[in-house]
Amino acid sequence: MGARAEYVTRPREWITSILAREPRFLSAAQIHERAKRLGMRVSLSTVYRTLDHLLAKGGVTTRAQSDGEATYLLCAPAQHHHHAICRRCGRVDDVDCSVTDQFAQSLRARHGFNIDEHAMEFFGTCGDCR
Amino acid sequence: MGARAEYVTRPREWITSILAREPRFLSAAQIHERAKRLGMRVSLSTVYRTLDHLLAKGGVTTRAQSDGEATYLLCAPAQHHHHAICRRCGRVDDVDCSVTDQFAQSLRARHGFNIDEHAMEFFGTCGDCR
DNA sequence: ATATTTGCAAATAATTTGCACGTAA
DNA sequence: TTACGTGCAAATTATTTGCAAATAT
Repeated sequence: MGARAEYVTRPREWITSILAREPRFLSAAQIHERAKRLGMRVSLSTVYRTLDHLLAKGGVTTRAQSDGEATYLLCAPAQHHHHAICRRCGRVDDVDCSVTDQFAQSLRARHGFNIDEHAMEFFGTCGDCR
Repeated sequence: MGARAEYVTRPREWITSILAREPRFLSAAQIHERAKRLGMRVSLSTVYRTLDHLLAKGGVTTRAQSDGEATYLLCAPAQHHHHAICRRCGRVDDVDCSVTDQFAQSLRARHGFNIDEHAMEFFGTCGDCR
């Protein structure tokens, strides 16, 4: 009963390899362009479907850009962590989940990352809803 | 030279009043629907343009939903702060920016918010880009 | 009077879907 | 062989834009 079979196909390998080669959030369109540039013939819809597939499998993280475009990063969450994103080149560094006042400093020391902005959101249930 | 004149119009007052009445991130479409329901005749494009206007003025914060749809909250950042978002009703509470390990507990005590998930992102310049 | 804002309809842009064909198992 | 994946073109959905008419100043 049930577990769905899963095929290893060329498009899937291509897309995964493109994600694997760069520590950056990439949009579906960017992935598609790089694939073309590398001589890999994949359709944009396959890129979308493969990304959905990877999301479901848990091998990828998404992030909505401020303009609403979705971007994807190869990221199997070994441990719960967050991301430091370079606003110039987009490079992503993993940051473990322990937040303090000296966070920026330690980040700078440990990762060479100079943090000048951060955002966070908390989700749960408010007093009225309990 | 130059400060642009700014008109106070009914659509703008309407949209602001709708945002003001609820501590929740609302999409342009939701705002538009509520306006109609309240007998306010505004076009959806005006909703979008007014939201852009409020964003530029700094009276509103945006947040992209996971599906990419943009949502808006009346939020003039008196001090730098973050948001606690109820995942059941969407209610937003302000949270001042000091993050510790006992964060969830203090949030629960101070705001009645039961946090079971959070996300954060850091932006800056990575080692390679300096 | 005139600069600014609005409504409407059409244009964009990202993403999704239906379906016939291709392919891994 | 057959369930699963892909390509293509068309459909959806959120958002933006051009322009003539309305409105705040």
